[in-house]
Amino acid sequence: MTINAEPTPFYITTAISYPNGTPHIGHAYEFIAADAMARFKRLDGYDVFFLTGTDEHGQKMLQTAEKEGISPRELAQRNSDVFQETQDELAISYDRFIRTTDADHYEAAQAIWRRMEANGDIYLDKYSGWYSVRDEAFHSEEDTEVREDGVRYAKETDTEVTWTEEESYFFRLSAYQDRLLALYRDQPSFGAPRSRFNEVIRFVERGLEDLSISRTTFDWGVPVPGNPRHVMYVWVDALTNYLTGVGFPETGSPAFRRYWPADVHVIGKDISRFHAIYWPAFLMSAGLELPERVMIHGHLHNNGVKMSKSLGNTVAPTDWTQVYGLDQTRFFLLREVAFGADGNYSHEAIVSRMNSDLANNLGNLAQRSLSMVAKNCGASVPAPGGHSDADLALLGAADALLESSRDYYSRQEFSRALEAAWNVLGDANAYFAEQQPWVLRKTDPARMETVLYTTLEVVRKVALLAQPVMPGSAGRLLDALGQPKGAARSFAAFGTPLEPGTALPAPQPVFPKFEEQAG
RNA sequence: CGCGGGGUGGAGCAGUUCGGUAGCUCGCCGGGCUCAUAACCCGGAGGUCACAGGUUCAAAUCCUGUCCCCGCAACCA
Repeated sequence: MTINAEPTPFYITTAISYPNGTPHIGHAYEFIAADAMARFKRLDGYDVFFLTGTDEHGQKMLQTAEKEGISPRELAQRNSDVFQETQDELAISYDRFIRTTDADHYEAAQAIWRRMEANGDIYLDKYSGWYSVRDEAFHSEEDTEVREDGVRYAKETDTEVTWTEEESYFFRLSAYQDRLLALYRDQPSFGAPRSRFNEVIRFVERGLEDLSISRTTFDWGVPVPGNPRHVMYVWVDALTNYLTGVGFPETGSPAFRRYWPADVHVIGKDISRFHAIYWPAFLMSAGLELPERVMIHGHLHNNGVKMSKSLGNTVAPTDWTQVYGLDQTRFFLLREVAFGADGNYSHEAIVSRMNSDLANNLGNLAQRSLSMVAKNCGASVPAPGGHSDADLALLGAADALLESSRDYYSRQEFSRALEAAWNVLGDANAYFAEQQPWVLRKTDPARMETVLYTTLEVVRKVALLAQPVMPGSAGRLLDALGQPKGAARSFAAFGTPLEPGTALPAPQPVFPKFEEQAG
């Protein structure tokens, strides 16, 4: 390793949440995934910048505020605070919590607009179509029908529509079709997973129309430069947050030069088009570099049923963290569901992960080995003798986890990384049973020490790699192994074995089991 | 023929890119151990990999067709 090597920057973002409601477990899922990624990179020596926040403009915010009889700014403040508190409760290690009402963001949004305009990609025209006042939305001709009463209705919402024309600025999205397709071809990892990226590509291949990017019917948004009668379409404003967060429009600033372009935008499948189509097109137009990757995660289903407010089956993040624990919740979400695919959750599934994977396979392995060390090795790390083939096979499997984890994390395959680590824990439990250190205690104490040492080493390595997912519990495991906070817990220390003789505290179970309440 | 995804032991999933005796977790049955959070280890039962054809020495994996499920279809976080 080079001395004084400049750490490599790594810039990661979540989507910014729309705070016209309160966070549910789907939001938490995205926060936690991005957080695990950020923590992993930090532990691996990268200079990480992790951005998250709230997207506060747009008509829906205005409507919700009106309904509650408060100003949109008050609503945004109140709900944005809730989102930020939730992230704090989930131990999300963001570097900045951005709000699109922040002053520097207005500047950034207007700056990107001017750049796109200067490039000739913005023009003023009229948007016309069948408009539903009730929906406050346009409907395409084929989504409407004239019914018996002679009035035209939107089929989907059964509301009356009228032919309406509205002045609007447009972005020349159509001009970017070929360049976007070239991007998708030349940079196949730009969108992931492949199945969702394919959907985006097919969509672009079918042809793109110019995009209406301003509104005159309400004023809760960033004013269009030079024409304050218009506010920006919320997505122009929202996507730009990724630039604001690192110092845009000061493209010469240290933060911008260091962190832009982003390494990965973590987003939900519902907004893949905005991030994989509009966003690179906006950036191309503005003459800015494109993000490396848009990672699209799936949605979570409650016992197989889609979560929705109308069904009333949404779950607040604290509903889980209070019942199962924070690290258990974080682990469940990242282990249970292949990131990118839709996932399912249920009380039974969470309890199963919590008890089998955490309490039994990891927690109990740590506890059984540490208890023997406490009782038989003077409460300090035992000294290993010569290693047997079985020892070396197990240690080798554990050693390989750092590289495989890097590989999986680079593609945001969290469940795979955890699966690989837990496979090694399975090996370690089998090893422990086979070696029978409790028998060796009487027959060959030196060999017992080697077996215990080998087991502690595996626990140490798994704990190191588990830190991004379960910062609290993994930390307690490392406490139990006498590993001081700081350098000894970074991945740089992965290959530095436990020091024999290190004093160890009395072992305490780290992962409690979930016990069902009687009745 | 709008686009994309999916249908694998009781449940939930992996495997399909580059065909080679069907794998994981949970559950179930039997055994072992007693260091440990009644945990851990070993063994077993259970699947014609949606259906029908085709290519091949060989197909869950490639090709064709059919059925079923889900998402999207543009101004919507």
